[in-house]
Amino acid sequence: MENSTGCKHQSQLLAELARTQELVVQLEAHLDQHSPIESCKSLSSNILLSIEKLIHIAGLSTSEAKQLLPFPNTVPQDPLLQSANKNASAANFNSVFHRNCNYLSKKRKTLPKKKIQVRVGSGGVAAALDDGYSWRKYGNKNILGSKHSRSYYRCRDRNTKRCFATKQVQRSDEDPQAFDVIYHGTHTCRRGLQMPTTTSVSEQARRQNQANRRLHNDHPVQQQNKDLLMDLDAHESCISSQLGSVTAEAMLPESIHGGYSSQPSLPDNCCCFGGSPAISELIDVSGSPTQLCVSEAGLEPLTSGSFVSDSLTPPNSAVDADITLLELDTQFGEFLVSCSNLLYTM
DNA sequence: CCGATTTGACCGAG
DNA sequence: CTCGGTCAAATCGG
Repeated sequence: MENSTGCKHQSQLLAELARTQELVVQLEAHLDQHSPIESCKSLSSNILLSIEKLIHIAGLSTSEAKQLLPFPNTVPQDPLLQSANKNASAANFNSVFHRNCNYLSKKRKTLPKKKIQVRVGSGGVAAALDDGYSWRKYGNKNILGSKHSRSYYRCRDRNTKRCFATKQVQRSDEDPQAFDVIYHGTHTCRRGLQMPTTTSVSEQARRQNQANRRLHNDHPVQQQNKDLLMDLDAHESCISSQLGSVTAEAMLPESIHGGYSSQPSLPDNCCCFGGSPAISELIDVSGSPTQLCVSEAGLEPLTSGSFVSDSLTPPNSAVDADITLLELDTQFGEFLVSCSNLLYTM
């Protein structure tokens, strides 16, 4: 890449990143002060615009990096990757690239991975595990020393959109009600963020409740001879939008309030809303855990160590606003750190 | 018939 | 050699 062009793009990226960071700081301040939701929405819109700009700028400057990619058409949408691609020498880039998306390796032991533990609530495993993304199971393996087999999933858009995100789901040995979910890579597709265009959130919740009733009453277990995980396919926790390296899509408001998936293979109840509370522990394998509650309101940060029982009543409307603010606070707190990291990296 | 899942074989890092 | 991860043919089910 021509140096002058590269410098220009880099300075543009830096400026836009700084602007995004500033917006996030402002949003955090609003959240701290419990400002009106309209203010937060306005700020989040500006943040989204900045992110789109970042992606665009980064996209302009990745021609060199693209040549290094194993798949020429695979342009990671992750701005972290794109900015890294632009600046890195071939050697550095390889390091960064393999750290972020080790597409080719069959062995993924050294991949950065995010592990969460999802506990089954009264809404069933489906509600607890739904992350809005669409997964396809490609393998199942008995793991030495584990009571339960591990299931391997990959994004359904692997071929169509070159999305190489994968995950592993395994029932916990200690707690049969808990599932360990390990995510590898980040989604370059945007499937999981497809939102209903004409259906309101409340309508979605109503439909899910209906679907849940159908599932539990009208159509009692039809696949008893199948492993439970089979039923879980494509019903992941909406938490996954928080996982992996921070991407623009992970910051979209949709993902904050829970992913929504409209793929035809999923039943109506695959949306996060309306599911009964379940508890998840979000663990960055290389970092400290964040505890989250998957509730009707989406993700609710919790204090360490407290699991909510199945009998917990869903949050009422009076506390929904606070929960939403907490979600935003958590999300953008992480985003802020990522912005700082990006600036530092550059 | 077609798409999704199952499952045994294969690959490769440790 | 072991075992986790992936592939792909066989099978299932709508």
